[in-house]
Amino acid sequence: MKVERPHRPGDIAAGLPADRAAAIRLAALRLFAAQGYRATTMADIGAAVGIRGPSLYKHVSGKQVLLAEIMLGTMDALLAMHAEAVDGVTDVTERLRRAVEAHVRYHARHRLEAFVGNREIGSLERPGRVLRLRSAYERGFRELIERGLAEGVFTVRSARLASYSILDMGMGVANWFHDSGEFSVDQLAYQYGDLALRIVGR
Amino acid sequence: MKVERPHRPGDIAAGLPADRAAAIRLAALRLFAAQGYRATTMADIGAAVGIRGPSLYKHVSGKQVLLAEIMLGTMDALLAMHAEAVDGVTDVTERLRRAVEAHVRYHARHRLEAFVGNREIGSLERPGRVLRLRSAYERGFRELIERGLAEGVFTVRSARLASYSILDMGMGVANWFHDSGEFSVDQLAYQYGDLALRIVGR
DNA sequence: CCTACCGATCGGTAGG
DNA sequence: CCTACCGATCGGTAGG
Repeated sequence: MKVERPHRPGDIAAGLPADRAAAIRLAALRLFAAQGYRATTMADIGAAVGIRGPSLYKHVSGKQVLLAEIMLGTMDALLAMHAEAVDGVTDVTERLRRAVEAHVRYHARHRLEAFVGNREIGSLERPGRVLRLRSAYERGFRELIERGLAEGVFTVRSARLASYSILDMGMGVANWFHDSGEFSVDQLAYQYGDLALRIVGR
Repeated sequence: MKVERPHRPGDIAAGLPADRAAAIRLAALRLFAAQGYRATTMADIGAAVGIRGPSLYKHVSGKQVLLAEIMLGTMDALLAMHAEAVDGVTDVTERLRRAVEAHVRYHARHRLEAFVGNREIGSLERPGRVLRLRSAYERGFRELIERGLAEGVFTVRSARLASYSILDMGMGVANWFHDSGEFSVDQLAYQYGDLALRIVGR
């Protein structure tokens, strides 16, 4: 006689997972964000998709790989959004505005990814690649600000301080944004664009 | 016959600890910052002050209490610095400048405390008190900005967004500041004060 | 996809 | 301030 085990299709459907592996990655993301990487067990992740911990290894290769995939995927998405946002835009002020808007949009729409990405770098066994992508991302903003300084349209003492400030205030959005809050993602992106332009003196 | 165990006075003297308990708290702070709360063992903390893990319990009451003390001490210090910075200053622009300078100074001078305080809130068993202190601290900045708006000297769409931006960019300093870097703490505080005033439209 | 289990780790206590 | 140790936890493997 077959014993029915509840497979909770609701848990899986909630995040629109393409397949089992995607559902597992989504559950891991949520749990890493809520409890931290180290406090999350493979049994926790399994339970979130309706299976036991050891069964996860039929779909993913381990806990550390789940974290690495999340963090690399986050940086890839951020760099792609940045490139698309400034593509074809020549005016340096407009380029900065669009880059900041993309930055803020990502941190509002992908709060959990940004949150885990910023908190769990120390949990990565080989953080090198993620750190290089982060440096490249920051460099994009700094060079944009340096160009504005060279053209004489921005006025700021240090391009590095300005780029850090703008990136940090945008990252902070991931800490408090909620869809049901005072501002929509678009409104937020626009207002942060304004604040960033003020920082560089426009 | 007595076996000499190296007691490593250098490890203790390095951080100028007033007593054994203070040395333990400093070692815990450094290890929590470098490895994370959960990844740090009582044996690690003991080794940093030259004793075994179980011996720590003669001086401190446990790992969780060490974390709680660090985080409460951080918020107390931040609130005290803020109060002192704005004390007796009536002009709202000058009040904001001084508050931002104090904020940045703390995050540059107490990088580890700020780092642990921002990353390990989820590791606190009873985070209520720390969260209340954080809210009060943010509220101080928001009310300052609201006052500037009411007086007509600041121009910003949302006092909340402006306060989050200013606080987040100051907190970011803890992630990259080094004493041997391009700017001194004072230079950094002054420049961030400028950026904050630009954000509010001064 | 499961149960059983290995090997290792850890916070804290006992008792000197 | 130490060693010995308890009780609990956990990532991953074996073998079905």
